[in-house]
Amino acid sequence: MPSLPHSHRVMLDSVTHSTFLPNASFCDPLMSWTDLFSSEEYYPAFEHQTGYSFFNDAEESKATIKDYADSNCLKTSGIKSQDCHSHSRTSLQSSHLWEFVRDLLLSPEENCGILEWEDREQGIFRVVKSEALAKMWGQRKKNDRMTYEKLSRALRYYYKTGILERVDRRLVYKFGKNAHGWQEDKL
DNA sequence: GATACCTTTCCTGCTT
DNA sequence: CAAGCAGGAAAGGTAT
Repeated sequence: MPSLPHSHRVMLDSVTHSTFLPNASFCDPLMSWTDLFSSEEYYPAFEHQTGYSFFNDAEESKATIKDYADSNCLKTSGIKSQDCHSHSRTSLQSSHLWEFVRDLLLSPEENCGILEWEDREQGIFRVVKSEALAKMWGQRKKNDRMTYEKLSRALRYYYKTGILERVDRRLVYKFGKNAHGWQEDKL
């Protein structure tokens, strides 16, 4: 499986964050959402190794209309990224969970209503579609066992480091003093 | 190999 | 009742 060297991702991260503008159009020829999806299709053995599958019978029967809507949304994002009107690069390259979340918030085209700003100035946001967020993060990490339950545990660890601050409302988080690159006037 | 960092996985208990 | 939240503990992965 192709993977970018860590050093490259970090480097591009720092560059794109400082040049991140609403009208900026990034066209990443190396990777796109469609690549992510096709790579999933090209490596079905991965599911069999782990004994888990997104599309086994049990999952299929439990799948809801919302799930299909979400999956359609993700695929649509792939098409949009081909039009070079998206911020897919930042979304795809952020290596840490909080950066992934931040970049998704900053990319309305790919966000698909998964995340939503509650208070843009204060950095407060809400996870609207927790299951879809987990699925997306799982794709990033090539881990089809990711759940919001586990993702949220990782988010809770950020309270300790000041990347996030606690907001006692369900599915609501806030960027802390040690999180950068999310403020509107500092992009 | 050793170590540090960032999760991932699992769990028990509590809250909405 | 289902879905979230809180953290502890331990394991996994990757980078240095």
